[in-house]
Amino acid sequence: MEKQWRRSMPILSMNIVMQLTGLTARQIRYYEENELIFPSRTEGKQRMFSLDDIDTLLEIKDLLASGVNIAGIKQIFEMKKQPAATSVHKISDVELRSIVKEELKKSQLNQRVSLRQGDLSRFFNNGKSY
Amino acid sequence: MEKQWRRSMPILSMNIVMQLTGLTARQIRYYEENELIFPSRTEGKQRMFSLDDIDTLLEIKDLLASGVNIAGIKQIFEMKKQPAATSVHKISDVELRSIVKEELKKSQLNQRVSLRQGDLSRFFNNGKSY
DNA sequence: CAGTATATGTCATGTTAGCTAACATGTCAA
DNA sequence: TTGACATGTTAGCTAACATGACATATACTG
Repeated sequence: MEKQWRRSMPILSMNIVMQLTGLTARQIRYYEENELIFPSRTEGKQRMFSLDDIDTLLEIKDLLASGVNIAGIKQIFEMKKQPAATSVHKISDVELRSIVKEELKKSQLNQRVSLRQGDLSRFFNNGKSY
Repeated sequence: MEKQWRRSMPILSMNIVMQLTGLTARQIRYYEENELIFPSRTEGKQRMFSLDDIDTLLEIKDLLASGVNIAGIKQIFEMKKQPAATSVHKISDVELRSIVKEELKKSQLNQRVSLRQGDLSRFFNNGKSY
């Protein structure tokens, strides 16, 4: 695909980007400050944007309008790059079963019941046995 | 996989979930209110949580701690279900090229140049012709 | 060079998100 | 029935987010 270099090529000045996106310079700088976009610079430090930058800015605009904050947008962008990332430390079955069991024991000692007995017995005894 | 029904089974009371997640009841209710979790209810309207709910709650806790707000979390959760969603209205090459061309024309008329001439000529003329 | 556009930094601000506290009422297992 | 636990609701706090608004300095372009 020879279009790609075109889309990532820095050709647009601040002025045009503002018109194209409807964002203020302040906003655009703010997003760069927060590492959502990475425009390149001229030798005089002026920002030059690519078509990809425009897309990103429009996406940022959308997400902000729908209530997502900068931190959220950053997360979302990262998620798009590594769809398999975001490894959440899920409680393993084993781990949690022992916690629950422990809690159940305590509850019984304290004459309190915080767990639904019916569900619990099904939880522990139904299906395969361990 | 016969484990799945176990993970989605509502067996945990508010009390335990609070201890397991370190969240207050108020927080948990707040997240339900914002449709991040959907615990089932007893006949007496009391919430009963599943292991999946615990996972979700822990993920919410993580994301909130990292600065993502509720709206962002909701987006992220939706994104996990439909990884191909989030159709962003990208500016098409054609579309944008004409905008840029138009802008360039105006700029020249106004004796102003908002685009970098060198880059522009490369942008329009390099590579394949249209 | 003159004039406009941009950079950077700081101060200020409105809004609101996320939460706590507090209540009165209702639920639950023994 | 009892006493711990949950519930929905209301009211209010606080901190921070995203921008606006300036001021000053530097960069462009004709």
